[in-house]
Amino acid sequence: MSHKTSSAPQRRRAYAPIFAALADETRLSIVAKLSEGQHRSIAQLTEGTRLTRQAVTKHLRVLERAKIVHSVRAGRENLFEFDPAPIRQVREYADVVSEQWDQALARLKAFVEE
Amino acid sequence: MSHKTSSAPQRRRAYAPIFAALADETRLSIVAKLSEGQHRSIAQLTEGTRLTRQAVTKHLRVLERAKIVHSVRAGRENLFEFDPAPIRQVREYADVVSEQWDQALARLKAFVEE
DNA sequence: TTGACATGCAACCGTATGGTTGCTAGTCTG
DNA sequence: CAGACTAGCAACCATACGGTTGCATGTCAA
Repeated sequence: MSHKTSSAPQRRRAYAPIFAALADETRLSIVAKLSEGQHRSIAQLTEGTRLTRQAVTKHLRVLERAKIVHSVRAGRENLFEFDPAPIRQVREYADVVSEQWDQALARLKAFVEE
Repeated sequence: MSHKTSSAPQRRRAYAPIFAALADETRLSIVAKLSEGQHRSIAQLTEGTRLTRQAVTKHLRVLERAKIVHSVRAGRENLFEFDPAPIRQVREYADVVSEQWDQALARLKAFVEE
């Protein structure tokens, strides 16, 4: 994930869809479940929710498009598994922005104290 | 930021709006600009964009609601400043999920090798 | 005081999003 | 095989979102 080979706007274009996929409580709870390690079927992910299976399916498609999750067909059921890469990218984004901010503060402090 | 005082669903409810605020390229570029340290007016943030000032204003309101940014009135202009806390929360979220996933993998590995 | 400048407010528009219902099709299992 | 279970597809609906335009308001400076 080298920063040298892509411009800042390109990286932004990559981050926005990931954030969009995480911008929903239902999807966050799905991510929480799946990041526990076990793969789960759509029916399993639906139970405990107040939503329809169709709604959950749609949420899973969104997560799938963002590559936060992928599915494997197993007989009559479709098992979904967590995929850690995008979440790591999120962490990386937060790191970069935080660091930029911290450095800005440091420069300001140095300037004031001079 | 203690995890002991809030349930997992409550924390999710807190994260989703932050992710939603970051789920847009324009807003990500605003965050990038403001995290450089200087405060900027709406007009300043609009120039260089292909958007209307009104559009940028709306984006700023979204970021403001998520507390990623706050504004200070200065005469006839409204200066916006970066606020680092929500981005740190994003980092924390990514950390928690990643760690949960890593531990799940470790348990699986231990089970297989036993 | 009178422009010019920086914003705010409101209405409007097209499209995306989150959700539902109804129906169809594959897959186990007794 | 028949019934139960898991899932996919399509249509539909309300609302949110990103964006624009038009107009009103406050503020600075010559």
